[in-house]
Amino acid sequence: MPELPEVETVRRGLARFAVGRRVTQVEVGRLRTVRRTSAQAIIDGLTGATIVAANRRGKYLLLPLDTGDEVMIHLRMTGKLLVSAGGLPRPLHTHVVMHLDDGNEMLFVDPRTFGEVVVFDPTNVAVELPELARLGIDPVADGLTLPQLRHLVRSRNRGLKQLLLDQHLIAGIGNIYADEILHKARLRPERLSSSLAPRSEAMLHRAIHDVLVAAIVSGGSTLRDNQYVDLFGDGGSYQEDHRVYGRAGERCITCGRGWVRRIIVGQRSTHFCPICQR
DNA sequence: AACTGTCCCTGCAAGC
DNA sequence: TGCTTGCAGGGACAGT
Repeated sequence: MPELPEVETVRRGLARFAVGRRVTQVEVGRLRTVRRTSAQAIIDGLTGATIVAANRRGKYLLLPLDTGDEVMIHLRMTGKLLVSAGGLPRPLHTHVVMHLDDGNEMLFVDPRTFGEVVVFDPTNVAVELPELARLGIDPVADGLTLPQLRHLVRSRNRGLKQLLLDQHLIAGIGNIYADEILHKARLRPERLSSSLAPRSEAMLHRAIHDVLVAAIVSGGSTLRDNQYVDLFGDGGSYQEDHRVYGRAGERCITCGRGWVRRIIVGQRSTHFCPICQR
């Protein structure tokens, strides 16, 4: 499940292997992947354009072009970007292919087709990609300060997990990292944000930063379903450091006393240790 | 502001 | 063995 650390890992790969490349040809397979605009808009917007940077905001990959337009790629659940030599057989569910001027191909592969590819005009982002315009603070790209977090937490009265997952507030945290962050901060997922002592706010702030940075260093999390891989098809290793996610029923590694529980919060599976998280 | 429910889609696993 | 059902989940959106 690509969240901030996985998307950041892909971004770093793109910075090395896509930036500076000109797109010589574009193929669009499934129209659902380009549903926001059209196949023709993707082909016209990309063909002949050079990728000049690789950016990220939350879970959105943003590739500015020398034409002034920008490519937005969202992997959602099962989207992958892969770079490989041209002319090779393509994986099942390859929906968009960008031929690059170095002979490589960049493939957008996505079995569940929740992901999307858009070419948009960044000066008109509020109209063309309203969700992107409304995105909250990215803890890694923008930096989330303790006073900013304090304000977010104190000005709402929601469960902490819901707050962490709200992309309009903090951008990039998904289900896995929300659980890992709250475990590290020793706070329960359903705990109301406005109820935190200053010390807990500081722990949450630190945990957001530490968990995301550690996960980026490990190249993200690749679960058993192997859904997330980097540009070259390699998985990350942060799943080995998960303390609660996917460990329901196991003894808590942190305290050695509690048993990790799995509950449903806001329709999402949620994992925590009832002994160390309060 | 905040809650709930719904939808989108496929692959895999569990249950019969 | 072969079917059906349920689940996974990011995020927009509608309704309350």
